[in-house]
Amino acid sequence: MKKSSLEDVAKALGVSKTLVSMVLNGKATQYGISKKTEERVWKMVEEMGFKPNATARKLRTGKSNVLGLIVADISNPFYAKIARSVEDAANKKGYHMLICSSDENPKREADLISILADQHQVDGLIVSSTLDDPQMFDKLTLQKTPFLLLDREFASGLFPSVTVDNRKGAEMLVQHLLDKGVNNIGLITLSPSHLSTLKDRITGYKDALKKNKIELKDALLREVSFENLREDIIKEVDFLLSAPHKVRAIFALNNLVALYALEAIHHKGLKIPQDVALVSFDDIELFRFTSPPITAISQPLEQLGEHAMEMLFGLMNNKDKEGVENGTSTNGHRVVLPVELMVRNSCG
Amino acid sequence: MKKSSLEDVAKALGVSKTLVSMVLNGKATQYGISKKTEERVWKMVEEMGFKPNATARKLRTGKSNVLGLIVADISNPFYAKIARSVEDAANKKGYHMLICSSDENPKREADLISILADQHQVDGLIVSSTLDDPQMFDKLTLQKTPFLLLDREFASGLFPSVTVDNRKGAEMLVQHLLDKGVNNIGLITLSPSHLSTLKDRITGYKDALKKNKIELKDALLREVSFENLREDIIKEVDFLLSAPHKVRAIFALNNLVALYALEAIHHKGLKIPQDVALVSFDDIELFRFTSPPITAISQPLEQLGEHAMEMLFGLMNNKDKEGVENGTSTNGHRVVLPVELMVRNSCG
DNA sequence: AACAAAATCTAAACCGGTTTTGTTTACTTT
DNA sequence: AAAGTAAACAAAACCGGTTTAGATTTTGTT
Repeated sequence: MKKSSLEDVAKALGVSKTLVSMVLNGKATQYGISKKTEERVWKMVEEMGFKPNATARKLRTGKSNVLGLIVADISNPFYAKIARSVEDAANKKGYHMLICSSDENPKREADLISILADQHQVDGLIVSSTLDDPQMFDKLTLQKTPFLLLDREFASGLFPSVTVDNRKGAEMLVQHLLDKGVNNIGLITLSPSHLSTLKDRITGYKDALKKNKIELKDALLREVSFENLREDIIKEVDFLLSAPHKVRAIFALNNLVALYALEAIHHKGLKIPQDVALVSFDDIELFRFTSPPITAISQPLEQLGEHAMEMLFGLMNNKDKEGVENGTSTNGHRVVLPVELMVRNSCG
Repeated sequence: MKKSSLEDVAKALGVSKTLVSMVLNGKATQYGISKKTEERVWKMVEEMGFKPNATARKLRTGKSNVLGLIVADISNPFYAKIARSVEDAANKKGYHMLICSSDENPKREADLISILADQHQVDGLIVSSTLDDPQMFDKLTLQKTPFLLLDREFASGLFPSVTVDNRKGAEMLVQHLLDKGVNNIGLITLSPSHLSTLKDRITGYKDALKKNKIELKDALLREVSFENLREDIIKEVDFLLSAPHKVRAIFALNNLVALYALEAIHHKGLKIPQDVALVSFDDIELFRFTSPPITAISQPLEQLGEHAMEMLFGLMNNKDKEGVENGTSTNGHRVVLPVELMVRNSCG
């Protein structure tokens, strides 16, 4: 049983495929097709179970109703949740998602962008980029591929983006620790260290210290590598908790770091928050269930998805009009969403 | 800056697009194209940054290098991990994934299957199905769309599938409880109750009781609805823990149920495992971090993905040969992977 | 130098839709 | 009754590749 084509339907009715196509696209009236014929078409389409071939349609019209999403790792609950919210928002408009994981590998991400944009030519692209160099996105801009940076952006601020207030969030977290009387705070970030999220969080950390007139000790800012997370974190937790630093709190810059830090602390037989406090940027469900539950910055993941889609559709629709309108580029559109401090019991 | 096409490249070189196409597909030698010409083509392709249009290619060849994956919810860590392992296996063969969430909604899933198979015509489809009726899959079989059931299968066993030994896993879990001296065990399953995974796990529960000559009390098998999980679970946990049943352990049939049950138990001010034991089918990272860590059945998620891809590729390759070969249908291929009991501290 | 064979490359059809342009037929209008 | 005008539909071009069926050039042979 082969699938039936437009032509099959047309032949079965003794009409042209033009006519069938017009009916299916709701242009029957516009092209003066009689009500009677239109009904015959619909009936036959139903009867033969005809479904238009999206590939053929895409080739002619340039529209596939497929969007690309590139994240570091779809199995990380943070991105999984984002993906879901993006998917839901996309579905509402009749779109589906090609989802890819870059594994924080710039080469891989560049390849994925090219595959999705140049080869598959998705209608739009959402990237939580691990790239250092914005040239891929300059290229997308030139090619007029509608795209959007999600969660992470570039320093230039030249591209459309939907992000979260990382700087403010980090400051809130550190301020919370200071309010609890903890002021010797180690920070664990991770490579690739050029990511805007990480840089902004570190800035937030410094902001808080400065506002409270606390001296910044560079030795307390530790960086672990994404490829060697677990071991590196064990090492750094050890470093921070031993003399001479004897830190009283650890600020994990994302949920993965927090998780491994938690393990490392437990493994050393230390108690949270008695021996050391632990806070995390990125709240994940897990943190409500750990012992103790971990204080973290919660990001509005559903809103990230919704805003991203809204903006991306804006870009997609403006694509044609661009240049015809005025000089106001659709670039430069940026949304920064507020975050929330979830106070739990990991800070005493 | 518009993307360049095959024809652009051909014109720039003063050759036919046939030739360029052949070179790009590695058929230069086969079609007797001179080494010199071939090199000129590669150079120009590189220079012009030509990337073949996957849509046009798909229309002619029928191959898109895109696979579909339908799961209940990509934000559920269980499916997120599966998606990732499937993605990795697919990538290795040059494929990418269209990922959709059905939300355990049969209508939605049927729509998604049709969109992916009939409209987008993905090269292959992997479904963790929430459907009760196998007719959609009969249709796919007739249409010769290569597909595979993942995690959940149908009673008939007629479709290719990669699953996990749910029955045995549940039995192991219950046996573990019995070994610990806990023998009044409540079970919480969820709707839709026709899912093979849930049914098999319930059978496993019964197997264990039977082997240990323990009377099965139907009242201890509780079902909560997917749409109303949290509240239903609070209610059922309450029911099981109160007179007259006063259950000593709760067997949560998946990770979501376990999570909410854990919350409900904590909320009642009860201690695990002193007051009640808790075990879960589906191990998720979170269970290592809860207090206490939860004993669970761990499923080999990476292997699920790998086996799924291997089988799907087998089906995709046999598609053409089918009928030419012999009567041995590729249907009926089924893989059942073993599970592992992760003993932690939630059973005393 | 003539002709077959081999080597190299091209024109055109095709995939299945959408869109542009063209053609019938019936109906007015004068 | 001839000309003009809608109304209703169809033919053909197009999207950008791949593939089939030729076409042309080069080489080899006598």
